[in-house]
Amino acid sequence: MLPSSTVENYLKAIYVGETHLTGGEQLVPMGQLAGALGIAPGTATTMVKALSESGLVVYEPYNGVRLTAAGQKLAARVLRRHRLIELFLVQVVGMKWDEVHDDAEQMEHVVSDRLIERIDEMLGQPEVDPHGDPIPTADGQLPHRTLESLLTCPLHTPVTVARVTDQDAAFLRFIESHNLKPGQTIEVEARDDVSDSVRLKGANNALMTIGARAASKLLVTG
Amino acid sequence: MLPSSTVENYLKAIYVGETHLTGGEQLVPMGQLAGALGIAPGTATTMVKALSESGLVVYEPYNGVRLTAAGQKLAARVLRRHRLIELFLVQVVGMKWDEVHDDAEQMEHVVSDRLIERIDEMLGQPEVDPHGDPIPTADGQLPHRTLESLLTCPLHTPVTVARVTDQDAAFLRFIESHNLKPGQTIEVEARDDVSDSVRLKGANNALMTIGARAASKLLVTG
DNA sequence: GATTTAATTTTGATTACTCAAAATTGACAA
DNA sequence: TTGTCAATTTTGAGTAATCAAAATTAAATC
Repeated sequence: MLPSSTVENYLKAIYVGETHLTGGEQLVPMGQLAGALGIAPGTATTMVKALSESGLVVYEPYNGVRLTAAGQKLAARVLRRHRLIELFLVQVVGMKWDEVHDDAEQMEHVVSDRLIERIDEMLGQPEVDPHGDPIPTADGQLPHRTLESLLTCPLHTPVTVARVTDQDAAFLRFIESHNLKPGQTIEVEARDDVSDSVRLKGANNALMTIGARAASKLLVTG
Repeated sequence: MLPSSTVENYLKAIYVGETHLTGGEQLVPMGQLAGALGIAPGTATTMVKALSESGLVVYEPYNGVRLTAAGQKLAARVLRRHRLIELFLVQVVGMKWDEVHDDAEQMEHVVSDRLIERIDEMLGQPEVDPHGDPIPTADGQLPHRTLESLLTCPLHTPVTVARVTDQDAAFLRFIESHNLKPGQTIEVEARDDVSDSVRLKGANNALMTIGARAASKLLVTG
């Protein structure tokens, strides 16, 4: 049986949740999953038990959930579709990068494999989407780059923005208007723990100060 | 409340059904509706009663159903989306005309107004889709051309294919392989009621014979 | 007018997904 | 060890959409 949009969304959320696990953690907590999907905790429990029955996840009561190989394959497929569609909407259709998330969120569940392959071909088998998020390969591998955030990269050294890990439209518009999109070169001038902020020099030598929370969402390469 | 995909499909089927009504008929019979949607007759009855409650249709028990102004507006919107998406997938994405129906069927319910407008713009406010089916305008008007079919057009007279009223992929491939797509010029050589067939001369003077049922699906202009 | 038939409606049930609120569990602190 | 608390699970209920099969209706035939 092919998975419903709902099931695909659960798997995707668990998949993304797993990549955010820190340290020795193995399982995505139910609360986090429910939060990510915007549903009541009890609903998540019920659904995850069903997914477990289908062999898509391993569920440990009170501890959390993780994907099986089968679940991971499906999740990677959905994420691949999402990111290819986002890039397509920006590159081919000419939409803005802060406009494409919701359309991709819907289209990822319904378009044919043929259309996805055609998009992949048109875009030349791209590796990242407009936000710099890596696109899983057709066989379900998620390429991993080790990137530093603006909170950890070296000071007074030119770095290139590689990834923006927040889909919020207002945030993306802020990034764009301040010339901080992936590909642009910037430099961290100073960090201040007390004021919880980071001071940057932008592409055009423009100086700006952003909060630490925002800075943590900007990933760069040396 | 925004209509579900299911509701949109019911409205679209009723809308299309209305355009097929012959003579003094006003209402789409429930059986025809259920058939078009591939659902059990009882399901159609239940759903249509609910649509009637919402003011989207007028339902006359045992007689059938028709759209209200509100229902018509929604239906035209869905049909517009469907046909714009089909044309987009052919013209921009480079899919074949026999491949796009299913994707359009799904996408019509989920893509944003912004994306549809962008598509409309990219295509230059087109009037017909790849099959020659008219695209409803943004304000819900369905342009109507009076076309003759190959069963009724004059003999031995060059005519241009304007519309193919069948979405079946095999049929569309047949049409394409015989150079009978919209825009191509052909001529009806003869009709034979006994053998239930029509004899044509194609673009390259190729002669062919097709059945009356197929011929009725090819609409032409003089 | 009575009867048959085909279309339609009604009935009863099922599946997938959801929530609110009550009950439970496990971990940590006292 | 016991109590507290937050996270989680369970319970009971609701919505939307569907089907199969029984009941009904309208129309057509006799």
